[in-house]
Amino acid sequence: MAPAYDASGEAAVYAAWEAKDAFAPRPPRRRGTADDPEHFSLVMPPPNVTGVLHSGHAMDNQIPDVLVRFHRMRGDSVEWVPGMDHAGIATHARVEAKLREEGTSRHAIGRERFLERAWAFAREHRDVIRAQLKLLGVSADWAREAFTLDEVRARAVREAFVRLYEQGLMYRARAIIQWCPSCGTALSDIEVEHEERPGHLWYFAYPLAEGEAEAGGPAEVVVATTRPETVFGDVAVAVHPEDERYRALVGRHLVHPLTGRRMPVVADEAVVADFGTGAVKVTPDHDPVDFEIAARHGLSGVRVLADDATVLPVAGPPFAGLDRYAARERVVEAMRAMGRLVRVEEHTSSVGHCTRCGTVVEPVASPQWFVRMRPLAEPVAQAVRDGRLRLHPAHFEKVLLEWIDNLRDWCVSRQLWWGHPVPAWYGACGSVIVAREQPRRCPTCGEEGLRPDPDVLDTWFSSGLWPLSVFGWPERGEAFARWYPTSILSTGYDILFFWVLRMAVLGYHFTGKMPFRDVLLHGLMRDELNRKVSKSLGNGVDVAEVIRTHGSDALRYAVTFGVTPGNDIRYREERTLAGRNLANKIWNATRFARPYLEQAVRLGLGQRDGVPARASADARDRWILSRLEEARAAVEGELLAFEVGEGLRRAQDVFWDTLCDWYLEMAKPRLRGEEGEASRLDCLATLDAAVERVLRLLHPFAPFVTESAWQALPGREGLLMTQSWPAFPADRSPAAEAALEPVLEAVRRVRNLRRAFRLPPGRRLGVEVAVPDEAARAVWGALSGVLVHLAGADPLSVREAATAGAGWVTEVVPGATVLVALGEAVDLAAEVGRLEAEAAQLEKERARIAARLTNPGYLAKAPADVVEGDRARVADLEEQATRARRRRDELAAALAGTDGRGAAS
RNA sequence: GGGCGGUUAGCUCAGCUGGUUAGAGCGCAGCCUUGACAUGGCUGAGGUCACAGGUUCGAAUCCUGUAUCGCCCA
Repeated sequence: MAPAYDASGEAAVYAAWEAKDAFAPRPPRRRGTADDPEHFSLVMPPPNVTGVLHSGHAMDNQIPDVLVRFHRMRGDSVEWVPGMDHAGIATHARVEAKLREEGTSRHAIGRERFLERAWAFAREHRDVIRAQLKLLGVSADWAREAFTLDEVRARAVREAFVRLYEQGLMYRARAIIQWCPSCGTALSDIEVEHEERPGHLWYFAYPLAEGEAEAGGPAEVVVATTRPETVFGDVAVAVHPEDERYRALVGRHLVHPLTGRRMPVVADEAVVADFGTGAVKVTPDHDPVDFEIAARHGLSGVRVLADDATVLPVAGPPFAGLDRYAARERVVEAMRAMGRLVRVEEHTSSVGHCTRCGTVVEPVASPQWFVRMRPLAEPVAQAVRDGRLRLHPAHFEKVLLEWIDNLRDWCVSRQLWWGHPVPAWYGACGSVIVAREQPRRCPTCGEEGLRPDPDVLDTWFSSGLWPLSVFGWPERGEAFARWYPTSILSTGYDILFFWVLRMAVLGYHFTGKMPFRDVLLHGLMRDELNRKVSKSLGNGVDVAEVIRTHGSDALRYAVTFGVTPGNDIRYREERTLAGRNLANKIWNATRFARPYLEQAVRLGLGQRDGVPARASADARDRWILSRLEEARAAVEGELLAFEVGEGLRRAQDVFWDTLCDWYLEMAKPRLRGEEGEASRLDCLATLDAAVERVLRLLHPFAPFVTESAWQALPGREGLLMTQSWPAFPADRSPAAEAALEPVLEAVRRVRNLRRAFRLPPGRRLGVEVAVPDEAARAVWGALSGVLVHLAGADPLSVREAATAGAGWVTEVVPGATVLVALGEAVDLAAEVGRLEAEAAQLEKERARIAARLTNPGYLAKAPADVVEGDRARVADLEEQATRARRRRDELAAALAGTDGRGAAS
């Protein structure tokens, strides 16, 4: 094995997994329960075919991959479905941009050729993205890879559309939608981002019509608007019904200063009396509130702006044909010239932008297809409320419920070519036919050659069906029966409404079951400066580059270590380096162990499935197996609670701190035979099992390096990936832990003294351990090699009581007093003082806990095990304090008999 | 304006349903070219857990308020 881990071998490891078909589901090796079934399925959030690998994908996929690998090892039958999204608008934009470069356009080449180009683009990108997902180590079932626009998914989309239509939950209507003039399509409300923008509020005076003014009454009504370019669409002025200022004007008419249109003054609850003048112009085709007001008062609207946001001919010269912003200026000028501009105020208002291209969207009345969301979403809210659908972290449940409360219908039609066609056809007689397959003739008038709906569906409509469609729905085949509903969904919280809610809505509606039970929402990846990663800023982390330089496991570490569900994480190079360091450490620990494991195998002491071939009674061996088992249970608990970050921390701790820093160091002299043949064989057998277990434990968090390391070990066959999870509950040994921990503490104390007394590291130190208890003394004796090797104790003696005097420093640990020969460096008086302080410290801690134990409220209310723990601790501290004091007294007595300077014994 | 979060070591963050001597990674200081690893080892410094009240036998943890930063929605 090379002296450093080389991540360039990762591709070969992935290829080996694929060659062995390790990602395909296998029969379960475990009996599940209702709460914890033995089938574990999930769908991948399909990456857009427009993108390349970025840090979001790393989180989207490496987090669930940890869980997936864990469940697989645990013996669950695992199905993880990968796939990609056709990304309607985004792909459209990319292909159109390319056409523009070639000097042509989609309209010039026509729909058919455009779609050919789009398909070619998608195919090419899918290959790239698939390769990139493999770099991430994603262990998904590629045999089931799906695409949101392929034929199977198309069938699901048509079926869903038709059923919703037949159930009255899909309808076509003319309503205010968000229109992106740049993308040339309608958007759903959530594809619009609102942003506060400084602007103006213009006040225009609209005169009363001839004969409508009351004697002594006002001759005009002043209205305020932020969008003067829409005045050509004004059809009325509205006031609040309870607004005294305007009560007399309701029912009278005004004349529009620019269009000359006669407009009624209407009273409507929707008017906000304290905004502007309290009188608002009503422009039904360009404002959602006005649209409703108009509907209530039987007014029809006038559309002013074209699809490209230029003013329509209806405005007449000189306005027609102007861009909306140019028109705005011209309208204000015209009003001013006519003396109709009353005043202008600074005003910040919320302006909607297209999430795709950033263009200011225009609310316009337009005939579109809508999904009736309220009745569909209510069961989802109910499922959240009664715990059938759980979000992690849980506070997103409130966010989701709040959102559902304010839900509006979902505009699903898009004026694009790339996407699922709306399965609707129009007859000359005006009839609308919605069908799964193209109808031959109109059922009403019998006409043939019906006109197909030119639009396609919102990409999220097909994504919303993803957990159904990937398993073949509407056919309910074997896959569907086995894997739907899925177990978990892992995705970013930024698409909670876009995707998660829609999957829940559609999945439940069509199957009566929520498509998943637990939703893990991870945060967003931010750059080092905590900015959101965006294309325009160009601050995205080049994930492929990170993988190339540091390895996929290092990246995985960066997106999982210390990460909590729902919290954003900041990408930091140093975290990736920490991951690389861990990978290297794993590699090297294995490299250290390998020759010994070869010996073990040669001696017939090779582990089997994590079980040592030889049972050892040595406290060190039982201790490492106990600590590994403790860690395994902890990691498992964290992963079952979806706490991937915490699970990694536990796995790393036991590997690095417990195994490498302690067990391997303790093992070295034993492996060299310094403690006899029996101890060497015990150690060989235990080491083999311990390495096996720790690699299995680490595998979900660092799949590549653990697999490579494992492959280098003797006596292993197959893949680490498909080994079982190392659960050995019987190996917990509180006795071994209790025996070894004080020895380790003694090592730490001696090391600490070395530093405190500035001794050269190589210097051997005489150590005497006084252990009053006979059985414990035997244990210390058996473990003396630990002090010799790790603390440099030489000579070392273990006895019942301390004999050393001046020149020795005393450390009190549980059950033992450790004396270290430091010779002339020790000032006897200072040592007495040190022990005094130590005794005082122990006593203070003892008193603190003892005081708690005299509190009747505490005794009555605290749980028994907590109280018991405190009692034990008090006894322990008391005993240690006593020993410290006794030692102090002895030294004080010695001090009284000398000049206070000790000599090395 | 409504809603939801964050505020813990120099930095980035863990700390679950209240009981720990408050942790990690990185950074920092000192020592160590000891045959797994300097992508390493050992030791150490560093925190009145934003602030103010409250509940409780006991609060970083629960409640209320304040400050401040951020996100979502209108």
